[in-house]
Amino acid sequence: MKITGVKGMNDILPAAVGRWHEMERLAREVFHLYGYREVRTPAVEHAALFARGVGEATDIVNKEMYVFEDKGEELLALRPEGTAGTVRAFIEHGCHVEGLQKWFYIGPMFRRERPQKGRYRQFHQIGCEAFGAGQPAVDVEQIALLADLFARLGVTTDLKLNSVGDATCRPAYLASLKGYLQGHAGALCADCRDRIERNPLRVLDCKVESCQPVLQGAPRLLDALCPGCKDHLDAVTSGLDALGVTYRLDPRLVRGLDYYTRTAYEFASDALGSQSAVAGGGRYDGLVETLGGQPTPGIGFALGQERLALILEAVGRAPPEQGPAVFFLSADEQGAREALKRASELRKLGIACDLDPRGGKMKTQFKQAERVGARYAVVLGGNEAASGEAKLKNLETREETPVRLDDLAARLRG
RNA sequence: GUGAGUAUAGCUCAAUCGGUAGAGCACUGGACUGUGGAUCCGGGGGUUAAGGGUUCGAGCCCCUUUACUCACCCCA
Repeated sequence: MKITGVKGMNDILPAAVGRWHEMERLAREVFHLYGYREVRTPAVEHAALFARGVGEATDIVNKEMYVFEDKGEELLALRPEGTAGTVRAFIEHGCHVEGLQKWFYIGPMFRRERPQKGRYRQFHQIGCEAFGAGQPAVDVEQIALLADLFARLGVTTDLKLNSVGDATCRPAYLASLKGYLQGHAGALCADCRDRIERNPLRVLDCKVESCQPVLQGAPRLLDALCPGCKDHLDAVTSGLDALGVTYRLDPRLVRGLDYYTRTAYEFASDALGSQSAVAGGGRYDGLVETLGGQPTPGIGFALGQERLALILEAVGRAPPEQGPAVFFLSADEQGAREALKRASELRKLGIACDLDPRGGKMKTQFKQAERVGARYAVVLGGNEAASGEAKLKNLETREETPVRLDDLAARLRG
């Protein structure tokens, strides 16, 4: 039986890893510009954390989470998302006493779903959380941060924005929505009839043609917002306007996790196929308290790295791999020894170089030099070892110029 | 979990009516004894996803299984 990779868990080979470095480098840079600091938390948490934080009834927890018993002692889970663990760490280390905390993380998440384009069982997210400020200015700053990151990546996205209300207005709205949907259940598709009880907000997002007339007449959450939520939303939109961030208010935008309150947003790209969301986020003012911490407002987003990689691929953004400055070719035994010695010297000086330990034909060695992306090549043999003189060949222009081996470092730096 | 599609060399794909499995790329050897990308000649590579059936004969037809892909549900 051949051993293969696990379904939905992918290898990222060296040829593709440049894109990942690029997005992570830019993300760290942008987070730094906006005052976010990196946090690293484990990929494994107690299963109960997600049940309580994300929501027992959500698909993510009740059908997609990898749960296992650790030697019969406790129930653990591979994290299906990043917020719950980050909040757990925030509470556990008493970070609420330190005022506003802006954190970001980069790492793998796990959900046991059927894989498809842009959806995998191990996937990677770049996410952030801002704890301790309920002001709409935080929402604005965070959305602008994401827009900034996409701009730097050269990626165009559509931003959808909505408010999902809070504890004062959402329950009443949900009740009236449920009532309305139950009254029109006969005109809805089978999926929607199921969703009425389980996840009524999702019904609003149904794409089935026959459901549309009912949805047109449904009560709108935006109309049912309490004054606090309404003011918050107005402040967010005017803040985005002031910063020149373009968005579209989408009353049908729903977030799948239970903990969201007020602001919900999503960045989508048409380069992605069916799973078009590349990043999604929102406010969760009750979550810290739900997980046992002091009441602390929070807001965060998660960005799917695989999805971003797909977009970068589609728009043809592939940063070139950084090859070594010089590649040593050996013409004979003496040259091979000289190559090893010179490479060692350059590496100690911080200059990347490489050589072909297999020796052999010039043609093969030149191909290897080309393959690793070296900028220059130097052929070494007995003559060069003895005289200390060689030719420095520019692999792009194929021009050769004489060089003293002792001057190599200076030449490559210049 | 549901539905559809696909499965032939490392990669991308051919193979007529069912008649002994081929090309390009890649790798590798040579033409070229110390200078690559062009050209030419050669070489290695395959249980045609697996198992069963029909047939004189199956890559091709039928059945089962598996894997992958896309979509639904849901989400990054």
